Amino acid sequence: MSGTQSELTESLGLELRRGVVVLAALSQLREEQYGYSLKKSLAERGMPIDEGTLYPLLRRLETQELLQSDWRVDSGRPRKYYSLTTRGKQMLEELSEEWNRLALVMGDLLS
Amino acid sequence: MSGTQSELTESLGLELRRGVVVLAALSQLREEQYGYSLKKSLAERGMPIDEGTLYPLLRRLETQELLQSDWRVDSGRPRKYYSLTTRGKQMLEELSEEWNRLALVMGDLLS
DNA sequence: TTGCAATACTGTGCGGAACATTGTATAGTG
DNA sequence: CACTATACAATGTTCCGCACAGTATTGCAA
Repeated sequence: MSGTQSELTESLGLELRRGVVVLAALSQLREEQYGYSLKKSLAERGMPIDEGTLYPLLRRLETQELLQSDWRVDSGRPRKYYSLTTRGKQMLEELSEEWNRLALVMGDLLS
Repeated sequence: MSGTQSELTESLGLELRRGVVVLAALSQLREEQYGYSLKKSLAERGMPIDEGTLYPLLRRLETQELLQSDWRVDSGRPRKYYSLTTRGKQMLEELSEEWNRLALVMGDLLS
């Protein structure tokens, strides 16, 4: 069922973005946000993430103690706010560095 | 079982590199190479790939008609040389563009 | 001739993304 | 007022593909 070549392009494109999702999420959580707003802001900046990917991801990162969450009732509606833990901030820095390394390497490889 | 935090760092780092492996491989196959030499040259340039990842990957890309291969006996030892098909070259270009987009987006997110 | 490097392959297990679906609460529209 | 669209969150099921560890062969150096 491999399908057409544009499907292939798309799936490889997805794969390309796959690894970067965690870093993208962490980066935007430098300021507290709830899942839905995170989804929106990432999408606006050119990195759309499916809800079925994002919500489990947030829960996973919380399990790994990179994020902490609390329910809060802002404007009537209850929302689950996430923010970085200390460990999460550390991780964000390390992954950022790793990303920069990677970007350099890829720049080299593609040139 | 999650393990220490440095293990976590490493696994997230792996995940980060995961998606770019295909692109990295394709980029280096602009000139014909066999698997082992590809592994070496990628490692030298800062992108080590496990054999158990690379060889199945090459076979998969061949199945998807992005690569073609032939056995050749160079210096005594038989080697399986891979090179890009037309489709593979196209894919390389498309993924390169996608990568550039991604790099821009991430640069934005991380700033 | 023993042993290490080069070269390639594979099977199993596991993590996690995508897709689709469910559910509730609120805002907005006719 | 009833209706619907949107905000917001969760999950479970499927599928893909990496990592790890192991197998196997050949050539060369010690």
